Parts: sequence; C-alpha cells; structure tokens
Amino acid sequence: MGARVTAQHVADRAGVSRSAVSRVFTPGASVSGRTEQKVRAAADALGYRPNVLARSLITGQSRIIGLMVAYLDNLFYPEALEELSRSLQARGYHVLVFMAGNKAEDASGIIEELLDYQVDAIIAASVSLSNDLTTRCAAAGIPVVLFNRGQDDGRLSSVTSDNVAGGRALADFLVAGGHRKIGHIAGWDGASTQRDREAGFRAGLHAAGQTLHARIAADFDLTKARQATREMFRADPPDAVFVANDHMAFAVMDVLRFELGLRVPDDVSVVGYDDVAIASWPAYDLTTVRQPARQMVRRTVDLLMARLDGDRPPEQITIPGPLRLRGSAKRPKDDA
Amino acid sequence: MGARVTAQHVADRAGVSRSAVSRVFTPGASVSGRTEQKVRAAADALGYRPNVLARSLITGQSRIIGLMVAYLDNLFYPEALEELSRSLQARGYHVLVFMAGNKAEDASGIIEELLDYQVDAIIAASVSLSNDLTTRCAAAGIPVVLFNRGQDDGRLSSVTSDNVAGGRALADFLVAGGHRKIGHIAGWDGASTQRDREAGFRAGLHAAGQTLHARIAADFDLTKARQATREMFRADPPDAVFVANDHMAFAVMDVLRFELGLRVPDDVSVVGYDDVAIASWPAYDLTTVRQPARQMVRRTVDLLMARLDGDRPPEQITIPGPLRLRGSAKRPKDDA
DNA sequence: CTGAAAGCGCTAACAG
DNA sequence: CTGTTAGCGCTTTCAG
Repeated sequence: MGARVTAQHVADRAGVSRSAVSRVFTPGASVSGRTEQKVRAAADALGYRPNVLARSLITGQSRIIGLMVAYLDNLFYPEALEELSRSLQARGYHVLVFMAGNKAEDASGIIEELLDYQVDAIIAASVSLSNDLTTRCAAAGIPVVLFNRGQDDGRLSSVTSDNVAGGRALADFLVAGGHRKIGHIAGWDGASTQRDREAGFRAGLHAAGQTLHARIAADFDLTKARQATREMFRADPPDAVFVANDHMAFAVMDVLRFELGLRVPDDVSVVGYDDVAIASWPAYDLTTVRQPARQMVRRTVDLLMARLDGDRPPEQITIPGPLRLRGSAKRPKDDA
Repeated sequence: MGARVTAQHVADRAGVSRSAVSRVFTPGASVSGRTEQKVRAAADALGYRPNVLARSLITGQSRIIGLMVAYLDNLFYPEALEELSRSLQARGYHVLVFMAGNKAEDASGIIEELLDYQVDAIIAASVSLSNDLTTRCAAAGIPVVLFNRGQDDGRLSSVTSDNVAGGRALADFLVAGGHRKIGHIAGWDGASTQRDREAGFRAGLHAAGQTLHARIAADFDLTKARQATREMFRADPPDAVFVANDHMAFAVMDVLRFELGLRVPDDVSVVGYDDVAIASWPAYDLTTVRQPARQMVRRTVDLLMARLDGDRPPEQITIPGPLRLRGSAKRPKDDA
C-alpha cells in the first residue's frame, strides 16, 4: 500500500537529480526557475513531500518540541497547550506530548524518551528538573524552558508570572478588605509557584502585622482541597481564604456554599490564582491574580526560537500578573 | 556541546560491531549474554540511546501518533488527550499535536504536515476528513481513527458514544418531566455529534407528539451560546433547554440565572451532553449524558494497536453513554 | 551468534 | 545552477 514517493521518483520523472529536488524543497537554495517548474510539477503529480524524519537525520533538526506536562485537568494548561501548539505550528514546529507522573522520579524516564526523539527543545510545564537531568539536557545541547515553574539553575530558561508579587497583592487586598483571620489552602509545596505565591502572601500579611490563621496543603488536588476546606472550617473558621490556584478555589467555594451553607463573600472571602476562563463565570466570579497564559506562551516561543538559531544564553522571564477584582471577596470600603 | 553518542561509539568501546549494539536494543534479536553485557556496560557509560528517528527511517515505524484537534477549551478534550497520551506512552508511542482551525479547509494542510512526520497513525478528534484526505491517508497506508466524530466512510475507523441514543434519552426524560416547550441550543451543524444528538432528541419529542419549541445554533462557542440564550428567552421562553454540550450548557445556565433571573430547574430545566468534570460540581449540578472519555480512549488505542500490527480492517465503534440525573432539570413525578 | 555490507530518504559539500 | 559523491544513525540481510 504505502507506495512511498521519494525524491528519487520525483527526480526521475522531472529528469533531474535528487539534489535538484532537494533544493526545490529547501528554502533559500538556488534553483533555476525552469528546474523548479519541472520538479514541482513532478512532485505534485506524484504527491511527493519530503520526509521530515530523514531530513532531520542530516540537518540535526527534528522540528519537534517535546512538552512535558503533569496534568491537563487544571484548565490553565490546556489553554496554554493550545496556544503553544498553534504558535509553534505557525513556525513549522510541532509539539510531542509527554505526560509526567507526579513523582519527580518519573521525569527522568520521560526526559530519556524525549531525547530519543531528538527533540529540538524541551518545554517542561508544571514540572521541575533534577540537577542531573538538567546536566543531561545541557550535554545534549537541548534548550529547556520551564513553563510556569522557576528553578535556580542558570542553565535553565524559565517563563513564569510574578507569583511573589501576585501573592503579595492578594494579601494586601484581603487585609485592606478588613479580614483578620486569613487562611491558606496551599497547593503542592514542591512547586515554585506555590512557594512564591505563599511567600508573597505571607509577606503581605506580615507587613500588616498579621499571620496566617490556618494553612492546609491540598497538592493542587480537588478532592484534597474539598477535604481541606471542611477541616479548616470545622472550628474557628477564617474570614477569608487564599486558595493556591483557581482550580482548587472552585472546589473550595462549592464546599463553602453548598455543604457548609456559607455565603461568599459575606461570610467568607475567597481568592484564587491563575484567572482561568471559569473564574469569570458568574457562578464563581472569582477574585484572582491573572497569569497571562497567552503572553507567557509568546515569550516561551520567542525565547525558544532565539535559542534555537543563535546560541543565546538561557533566560529567566517573569511576567507581571494583575489582580482581577471580582465578587468572591469583600472589597475595601471606599473611605476616600 | 551535543556530543552525540552513536551506536558506533558504543560498539568501539565494547569491542563489538555496530550490528551487535543494534541487536541489544532490538527486542527479540539474538545476542549472547556475554555480548549483551559488554554492550550495555558501554552504552550506560556513554549514555547511549538509539535514535528513534534514524530507526524509523529503516523500520518504517516512527512510533509517533498524530493527533489533530480543533479546540482544547471544552474540557472533554483535555481529559481525553491526557488519557490518550498516557496510554499511548505506556505502549511506546507518543502524540504529536496538530491544532486544526475550524475550517474544513485547514484540515488538508494539517494532514499533509502530519504525513511529513511519517506518523504511524492519525487520530482526528472533533474534526472530519474530506473524501480526498481520506484517500490520501489510505494511499499512504496510515490508519485514521475519528475520535468523537462519525463519518460514513468504510476506510475510516471511528470511536463515538451513542449520540442518537443519548439525545433520545434526554428527550424522553424531559418529556416525562412534564415539559411542553422544549428548546435546543445546538452546536455546529457540521458535526456528527450535533446531528446525532439532535436526531435522537427530535425522535424522542416526536414519539411524544412534540416538536422543538425553538432552536438556535451556537457552534459550540460560549459567546454565541450566551447570545442564543438571550434570544431564545426574549419572548415565549421554553420550559426546558437541551444544550448540545456541557461546555455551552454552563454558559447557558449562567445567563439564565444571573442575567435573566430564572431559577434552574424551577423556572426552566437545562440538560447538556458530555458529563465533563464540571457538570458534577454543585454550582451547576447538570443533568447530562455521559460520554465515557476513558473508555473511548481505551477503545481508540486498542483499535489503533490492532490495526498497526496486523491489517485489521477499519472499525466503527459506538459506546453507550448513560444519562446522568442531577439537579438542573425537573424529574418526572413518581406516580408509581 | 556475529560482523560486513547495503541502504532507509534525505541534504551538503564539491566540482563542473 | 546542477549533478556526483558522501554520509546522517540505524537496522537488516547475508555469509561465516
């Protein structure tokens, strides 16, 4: 069946050499109009298209970007993936997906597989890399970009939003809103986003002479977030909760309203992080900090392309994320 | 940098031939324990791993599955993609993502690119293929599976849930619930899912001597769905609405409750389709038909693997999807 | 079981 | 501008 059409077939039919055919399909090679005509005609007639994999063998460029990602249920990632894939596609690259388990250990195996496919670069979303792995990638000469994860390693590029500032803004806002017993439902402590958001948040509380009233980690998991909410509100409930991302915040709000019968924000204010699409739906109307996924993707792609042509050094990019004021948290009284 | 380690390097170090090295990494080749030892030792020391792309050139198997998908914002698809990617990965395959535009025209270019990468198979999710394209893939000997789309073409495999039965069940349920003015907010009329769901739904109404009270197409788009809702409820509003998928149903419910001040289900019943995760969140608590994504993925993968080994013929698989009764629609009175 | 040789489909010097 | 000549890294007959 697969009557594979090769450059040789086209060459034969066009009465030229294989190289001529190759040149026609190589942007910026010099071919005469006449030859190009003949080759294109033959190629079209035969339905010929160059084999990207064979080409990659010699050019050393697969035009494949490996994406390592741990979960797709948090809407932030599908949004980013779609954008990423589209914009890479527009530049002639494509995304090969590798789902990582939550264990750091898995990452190792995944990276090996990625390398097997001779990917031109790796984007690690919501995943960190061990020192060892970083070394391996560096040795293989493959640029790595951490997406939405920061890491103190000069060999790694990263694109994150300013999670410290975001956390801080959230704290300032809650404090200004008159809250005095502020709880935190945290994500996974191994994540830089969690650490940064919390650090900024705590700094904000500290500046106001407050501390965290309660804190439970829920690992960015919905079930754990619900459980954490029940536990936190069992006795001496907070008057506001900072949930480490929107995804969990929705679950928290649901428990608050539908299980515990509390009104948001009248009884308790809730704020999240990410500003995924659902956050603006009126059913939740969640006050949150925006992580500009589109912008983050754009920077990621630009960064990658730059590193791929020249040998630009790795870069750590932080993008500001504005506070999005909505209805899930009491606002400060205007005593202006 | 990229000090590429080749089989030759390993061979040299192990004091064997390139072929010996190859055999060690080829499952089911015959190598002596002694040789294997030496090769593995050398390979480990050098960090050698076979180049999948080079291998594919000769075996004709890239172990890449091309996935063509149009949108990732409807949560049904990320869920499926994650599952798909994981289970393919477990079998040594990986997913190369191609985002398709909504225009059928785009599909053509995408398929060409897919073929350039010598993918072993193509999964088209929420996308249809023209006759021409189907022929091209068939000619190239590449199996195609339509995921969540049906098409009357024996050369194409497909995996769908039973959309006709689902639509029918929804209609029966709504009718039994005493509804007499039932509206439909449709998706995109070009989608088989839309056609089947609507056909089943209309059949159910018909059996009860009813017809659609109103119908507006919203192309699976949130903004259009909101607009359609406003329009449909402007005059002579329905007492129940069947929204073509959950994703739009959430938007519809939001407009109903927060803009129009209607109570769901007291003033109007709403039902959707898919049973994505959000449907079970108490804020929506949406009555819907379950599309068993996990099962659909499993069947898709099994189908693909079978076609990839032997030359099993294409297969059209339909999986039943049960009604999920929740709180967004009035239930029939128990007059038992 | 093992090595030598051939070649997958393509591009990149190199002469002409 | 064009064809010839070498391979890219790997697997696979084919002898031995």
